[in-house]
Amino acid sequence: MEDDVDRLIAAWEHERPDVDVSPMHVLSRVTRLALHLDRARKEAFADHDLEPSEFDVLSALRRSGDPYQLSPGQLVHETLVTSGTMTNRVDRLVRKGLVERLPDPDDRRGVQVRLTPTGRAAVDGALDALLAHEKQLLAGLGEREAGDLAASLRTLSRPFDR
Amino acid sequence: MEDDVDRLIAAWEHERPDVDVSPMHVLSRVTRLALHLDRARKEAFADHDLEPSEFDVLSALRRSGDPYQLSPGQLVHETLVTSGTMTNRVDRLVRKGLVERLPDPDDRRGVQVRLTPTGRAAVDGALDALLAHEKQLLAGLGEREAGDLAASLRTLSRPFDR
DNA sequence: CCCCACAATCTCGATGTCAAGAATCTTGAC
DNA sequence: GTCAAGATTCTTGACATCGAGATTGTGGGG
Repeated sequence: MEDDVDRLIAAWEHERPDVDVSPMHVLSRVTRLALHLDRARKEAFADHDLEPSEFDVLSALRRSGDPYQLSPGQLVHETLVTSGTMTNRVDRLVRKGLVERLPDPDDRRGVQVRLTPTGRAAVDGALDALLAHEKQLLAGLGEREAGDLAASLRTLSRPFDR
Repeated sequence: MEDDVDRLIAAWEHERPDVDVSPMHVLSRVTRLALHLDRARKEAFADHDLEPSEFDVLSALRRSGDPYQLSPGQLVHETLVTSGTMTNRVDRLVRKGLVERLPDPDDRRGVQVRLTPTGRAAVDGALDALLAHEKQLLAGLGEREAGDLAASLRTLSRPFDR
């Protein structure tokens, strides 16, 4: 039942017996798992011609509800990237015809990014594929265990939520 | 006790009541937490003039034990990046004087990357700073809860560990 | 009414990563 | 021995991201 992180920690304990590396049991696993999850998402989206980073933008628009439009600033806040990155992502999605840029009627500095019908179909399809895959990954955990896991992760995330 | 992910999920349930988005309770939190952790690591390393990606390489060498040297291929395997990325990282660390490239005596194609004394001091100092910071983050969790969390994460990671 | 601090978005340059392929060397089958 | 197949490392080109600053517009105090 030993995994890569257990080996990594054992090596540290041998080389640096003076420090307590036990936080790695949790935090190293979070980091490594996230890396693997991102790659898995990439595969799950491949059939839909979407990158995970593109899905992040589309999904923020989709779950905001009708009329499926947000400002670039709101998208930046939702997706945890910088404004320069968001400009680039929106450009790409516009080229693909999945979103469109509209002038903000109330603020001439502003812009609204809106999901096109094609974009909405893409994100809905990709979501189904993603969840099907994620359900597989979680199959090894009982309902109780998954709930406890989520609760602990929420506790850990709290210092970062704003 | 509601967090960003709870809001995100509630929005999905409103917009896509036909699908079960509960896997996000776990997996979205893992992804978002990893993002925050990477930024926190960046801050923790700033005093030591190291990027998280550089620390990853140095720490792999450090915990491999005396004589603190590995081949680029072994480093690729340890750090979950591609060979092109590793060439680039090693170049940077050589420029900083933290590692050196030596010819492999047994295989003339091969190279060994070895930690310099400066590099060893850097990685040891950075590790102390990192663990001090990580300990803070985990302070909100009891010992029991942290153990359960690590165990669940290990279960989730299993499909990816080769 | 004007001005200035602030806000929203985009531009630009630097950098890190990946993917694919080139260059070099090793190994085992014959 | 020789050669083909594989292993190892590096190179190259494309691209996404970040961070800082430029651009344009807003809104309240004098």
